[in-house]
Amino acid sequence: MKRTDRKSDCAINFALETFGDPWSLLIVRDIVYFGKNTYGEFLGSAERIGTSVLAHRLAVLEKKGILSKSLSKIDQRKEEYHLTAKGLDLIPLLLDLTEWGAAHDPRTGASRKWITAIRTDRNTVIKRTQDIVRKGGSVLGDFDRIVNK
Amino acid sequence: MKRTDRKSDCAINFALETFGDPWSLLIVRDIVYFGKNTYGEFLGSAERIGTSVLAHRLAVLEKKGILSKSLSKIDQRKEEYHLTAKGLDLIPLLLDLTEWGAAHDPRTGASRKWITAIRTDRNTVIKRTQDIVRKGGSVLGDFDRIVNK
DNA sequence: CACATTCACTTACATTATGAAAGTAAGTAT
DNA sequence: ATACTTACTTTCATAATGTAAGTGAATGTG
Repeated sequence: MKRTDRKSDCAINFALETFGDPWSLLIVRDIVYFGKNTYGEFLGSAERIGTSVLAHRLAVLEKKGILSKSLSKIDQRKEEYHLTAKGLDLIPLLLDLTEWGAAHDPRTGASRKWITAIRTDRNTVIKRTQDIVRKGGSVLGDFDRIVNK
Repeated sequence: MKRTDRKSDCAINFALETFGDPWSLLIVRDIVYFGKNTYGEFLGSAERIGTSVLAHRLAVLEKKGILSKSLSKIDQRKEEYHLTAKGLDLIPLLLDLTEWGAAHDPRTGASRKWITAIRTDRNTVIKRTQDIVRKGGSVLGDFDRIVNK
């Protein structure tokens, strides 16, 4: 059986069948946290996703309505990937992953300030992050606009 | 490279390397939502995990400190799997997966009442669910104690 | 304009993970 | 004593990932 075949109507199973592979959420993270938007930028990330896997994941995420793809106006070789509304709805989940990882990884790279912010002002951080990312920004690129405003 | 080799110090990557496969969170869901605790019960779930995959995932989740394993006092053939503190910390994430799945799956099986509860009283639902599961209960088995109290 | 480079992929192939089925050993029910 | 249940292991086919080497179109450079 393929991993994408629908196995039940459980909401959690639906979510995992959409992005529950080892790479999809790292691509979403690249967009949300690092402001990456192109194939080459995703390829360059620390986790070193393989080129064939990346192409496949991008195609699937676009087909499932998490990402939208459009040609760059500046450089016609480049495709730009952005989060759809469905994709922006993954931001709360990303924050939970961040919180869990930071709490349980003794050598986490997450900043104290960010962890505190998502713990104490979760709803505000979610809304601001979604607004920023919708406009093409990112957590690291617009940190002050999300945390210190 | 094995999928379990550490690829970066990103908190999200750490989390995904711990439980970011297609099955781990379904096992956690079985415990949290359905109160399942044994190999046979996990095997019986709707998504039909394969027996060899289940054995492997349980071993890895135990090794990574998400699950603890102990012999049943009543029936010595049975091993019982329970969430550790680290595993109970996954409950917020499970709720987000539920919310996302219910919001974007047109034929979701999630109940309206539950979705409303986790949307409006997230922190309370998290705490109560953790308390209940810590004591061996589950969302479906103790619904009223979590939602209507 | 010619040419090298960049970019988003595709293709090919080895390795790892999953899917499905059939065992096995120990504990329990009769 | 015997049959059954339970938690696995083993085996083998298929699917997904890891790695490297292309390919064709757009862009930068002289």
